[in-house]
Amino acid sequence: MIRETYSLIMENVSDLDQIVAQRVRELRAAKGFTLDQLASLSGVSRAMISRIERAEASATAVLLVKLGGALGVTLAALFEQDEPKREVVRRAADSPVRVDPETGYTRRNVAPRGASGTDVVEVMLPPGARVAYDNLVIVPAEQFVWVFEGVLTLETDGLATDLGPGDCRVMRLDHPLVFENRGKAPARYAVVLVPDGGRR
DNA sequence: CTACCTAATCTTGTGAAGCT
DNA sequence: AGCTTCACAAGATTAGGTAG
Repeated sequence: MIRETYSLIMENVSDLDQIVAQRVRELRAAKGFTLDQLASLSGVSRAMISRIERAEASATAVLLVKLGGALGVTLAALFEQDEPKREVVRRAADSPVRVDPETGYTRRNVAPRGASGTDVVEVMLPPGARVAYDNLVIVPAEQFVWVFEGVLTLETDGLATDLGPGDCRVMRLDHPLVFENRGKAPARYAVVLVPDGGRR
């Protein structure tokens, strides 16, 4: 299962950079933001945004969350091409998958996004990996984290919680949040993100 | 084998110049 | 005005060498 997932990932990584580049450019244009405006809103330098939009840089997840927050979308939405089609079934081979260059963690957009704007993402966090979302402009949403394999440590408001296989935690996305795998095996889990007020 | 140091490399950032 | 490209800097990471 894990091996199959990773083989799919490596085929999609370069395409994902292209998709992210296109999505950031489209969303920025839709908002009418200049590079300078988006840079000041997101805290990411305009040169870096320009590189991401031209797919010259493979941005880290933290960087993309900052951009997504400033653009009013979730991280998963940056991996989706154009407006979501009304898919009923999404095959694993068709799922956008991205490897974070900083931590090596992978995320796969499992489900086609529904009318509510809900995102369903499968994440593989390598042993020792840590992803911190601090001081970000977060999209108002409720997030469910459901662990399948390994042990995931979730830290918010200075409180760390270990989640094992089958455990699920719900939280608001309006506080700094840390995902960490302190174990020796990869942690695989699902994130279901439900934005406030339905579709954005 | 482990710890430490150093150099090289990579990522991200800023500022400036030039192009459209 | 807005964007791209370049030079350069700072910080983090990685690789290689050395000593205990």
